[in-house]
Amino acid sequence: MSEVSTVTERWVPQTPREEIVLSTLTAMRAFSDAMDRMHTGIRGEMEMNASDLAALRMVIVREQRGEWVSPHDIAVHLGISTASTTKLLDRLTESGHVERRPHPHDRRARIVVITDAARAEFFRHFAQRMTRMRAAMDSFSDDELGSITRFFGEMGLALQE
Amino acid sequence: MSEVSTVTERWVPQTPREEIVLSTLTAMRAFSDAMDRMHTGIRGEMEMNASDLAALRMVIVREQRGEWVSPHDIAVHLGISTASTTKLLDRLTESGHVERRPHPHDRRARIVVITDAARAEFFRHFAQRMTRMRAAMDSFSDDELGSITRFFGEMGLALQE
DNA sequence: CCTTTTTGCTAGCTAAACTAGCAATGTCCT
DNA sequence: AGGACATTGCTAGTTTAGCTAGCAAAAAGG
Repeated sequence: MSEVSTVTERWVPQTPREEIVLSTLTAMRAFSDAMDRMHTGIRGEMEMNASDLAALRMVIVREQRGEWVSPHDIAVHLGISTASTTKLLDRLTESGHVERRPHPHDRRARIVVITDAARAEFFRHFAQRMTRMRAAMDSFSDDELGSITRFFGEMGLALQE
Repeated sequence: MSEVSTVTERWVPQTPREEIVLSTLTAMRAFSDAMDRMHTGIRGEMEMNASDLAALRMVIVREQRGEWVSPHDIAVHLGISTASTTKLLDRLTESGHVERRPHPHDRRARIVVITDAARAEFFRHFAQRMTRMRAAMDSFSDDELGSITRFFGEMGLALQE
């Protein structure tokens, strides 16, 4: 793999396998682009700014994993300062989307909890897209969906350092 | 499927198939979360703000599809006004990441073209993550990657209304 | 041909980011 | 245990990047 090809990803695949891998990577970026557009749509519908919604989505994902989220975690995830995060949480608290709770073991820290109303609102806006996605999944076998789920997991691991 | 379950996605799947579909949807959100974090990382490394980088990524994806991108397209994709987009393009032009070219058939319009330097810079920062992702793909067969590529395509279609 | 729509821009205003610095708490080291 | 150092989340004040309003030029449509 030459320097140029690594940098620009503009080479002609040399083997069938390379071609397949490249197709997958390209499709992944296109999918990511589509997800961005979806998030833009939901953010318009929910009348929220981009980072407030991104924070909300992050809290939902972490909650599903049974993890706690601190203001610091949000700052790192979004790449903004803790000061900006304080204001972000002020907005989300004011609007009733999240609550700040004391951290059970660290009296400096807080944990951020999404309210039931906010979770319901998010999934309500997500619902119509999710319905179409579920429909699209009908054309995939159980085994295929299994591979796809595993793929998402592996990519997630590959991306966390 | 009850009202509540649709809204909050907090039901216990009734069939094995439902369970598989739900796992895939959950994995997809987690993956999207990981991608967000990756974009945050790249944006830190490239010292760009979130929307400028999002615009750059969008232009790269569209370019790969052989599509032209107008300032208006960027505004719609990011959910910002055309006025903000003008300033965004001023920044990206100033920093040498994009160029505004005249639209060949519409003398009001512009097309936004990414510079070779910017593309190379983006893929340079993307490269290390991509290497890990490529490595993770080794554990998937050609058929699996084929299904995954098709899945990304189908989800993309499902999301564009 | 004349009206309406679209495109991208400028100007001026508002919202949301930043840096700096702080008090409270936790962690580490000897 | 005690002191130095790190971490957490906050306030205050500044800068950046978003918004609305409105415009000229070009395209589209009657």
